[in-house]
Amino acid sequence: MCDTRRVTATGARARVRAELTREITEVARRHLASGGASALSLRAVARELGMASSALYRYFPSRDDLLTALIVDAYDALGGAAEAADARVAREDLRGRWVAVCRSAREWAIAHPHEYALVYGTPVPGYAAPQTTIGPASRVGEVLCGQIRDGVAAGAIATGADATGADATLAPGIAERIGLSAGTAGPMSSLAARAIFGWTALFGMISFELFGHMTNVVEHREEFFTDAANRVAVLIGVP
Amino acid sequence: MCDTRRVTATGARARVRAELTREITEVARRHLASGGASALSLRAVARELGMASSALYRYFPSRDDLLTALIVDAYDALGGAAEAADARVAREDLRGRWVAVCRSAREWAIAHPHEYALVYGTPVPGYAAPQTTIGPASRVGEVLCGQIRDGVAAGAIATGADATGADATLAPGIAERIGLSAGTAGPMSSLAARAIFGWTALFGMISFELFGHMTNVVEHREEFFTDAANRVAVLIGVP
DNA sequence: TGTACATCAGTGAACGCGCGTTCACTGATGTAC
DNA sequence: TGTACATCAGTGAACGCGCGTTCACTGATGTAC
Repeated sequence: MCDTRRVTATGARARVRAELTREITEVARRHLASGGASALSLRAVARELGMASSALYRYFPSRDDLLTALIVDAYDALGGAAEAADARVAREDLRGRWVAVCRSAREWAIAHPHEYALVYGTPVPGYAAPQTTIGPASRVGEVLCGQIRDGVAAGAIATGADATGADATLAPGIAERIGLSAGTAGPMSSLAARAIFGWTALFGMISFELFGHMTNVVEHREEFFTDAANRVAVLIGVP
Repeated sequence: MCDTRRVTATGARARVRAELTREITEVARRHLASGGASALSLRAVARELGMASSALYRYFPSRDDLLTALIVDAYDALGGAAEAADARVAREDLRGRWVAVCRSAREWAIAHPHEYALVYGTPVPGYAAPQTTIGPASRVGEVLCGQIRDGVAAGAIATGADATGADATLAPGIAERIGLSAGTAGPMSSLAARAIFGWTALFGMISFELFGHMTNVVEHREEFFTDAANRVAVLIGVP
């Protein structure tokens, strides 16, 4: 069939193209690891690949688009690691799942410090992340929220009363959006506030460690972090 | 007297020198605010000051030294703000002091986002902070530890038992160094671990907010942060 | 107080480098009849 | 199956830019007798 021929033909070209695109981002990722985002240079990447720098423009319309690809990849890799860590623990072991996901985020960050910095560090000056990054960016949060939802559904996590007025600080609808209010405005969003607090605190610790602020302060960082993840779990109410 | 003449004379030159040094760092600070650390350029600073770029080398032996000056200034400004906030609250109001210092750190960060990023954001690639920065860097931590020390001295903060084994995660001697073990190894260092956890969690939240990760998640960030500071205080045991 | 000398601030040209992006082009690969 | 044509990947030169740092230099300011 004509259609078959056309498909395999364009498919072949597309496959080569996809492969080279992958190679470019891979080299770019490696360059990121030595000099940071602002030192990432199209010319240097092209040089390493043995092509003219102008050839890269067939694959990425500009440097910023290459950066976007790296950001999306980083969010996806981190999100995938978190999802895998969650899946490895028995569903009913809520605390185990929580700590496992927290630890997997830290481990991924330590294994890929520059990619982590790209998404959770200082924003790249002059770069504005496009909408494409929003989905991948929320994967880890999704996993943690899913755990809390499971806990609430099983009756293991109390929704709690909002004694501190934290409800009102959240963005409108965010509790519903992350599934932590079961569709009703009410005390459950207090749980949402606690969850968001826990999430920021944990990523804050990862950043602190990665950016060198634990030097001479915390020695056994993995244990310290695991301990902190447990403290945060207690605070949120994960049993 | 000869000595008097000499002193005023060199004093005059020194004063002019100090003034220009101040002006250079001030312009550099402003440039930092539009493009980040890696976009900070000696030539651009010199241009704005109306001098030859080579003239800056009379004041800073290299770009890195200018960066170091900015880092030290940032730590000092943040530390000064924290100390002032602490001093404004009655000594015995421990919770008030704690929250005031946390809030002052956040406020300073929001008022000086690029200086904050310079010290708490992604490390500048290729730049290694010299020893000079260590002292200024620990001023905020000093203030918070001082509060906890006051609370322990007044019997208001329990040193607590080390149920989680967090002691062992800290750097050797750190509890003594920050004054939270009263010179004896023991359960008090559990308090040190909690304090360090609180400290990293709070700065983590500031970074999260500043680096844009609270967009569409938290709406009233000041209230959210204040709430979080209180939660952390509870966790540490500040009454 | 006046003069010879030393110190210091600031200049401007130059070195050598790298960057993102554009553009007209050459071949190779795939498409349609 | 074979041929004319269109699409696409990749080239290499060029544009225009900015950077950190060095160096020999000119004046001005301060110092010592």
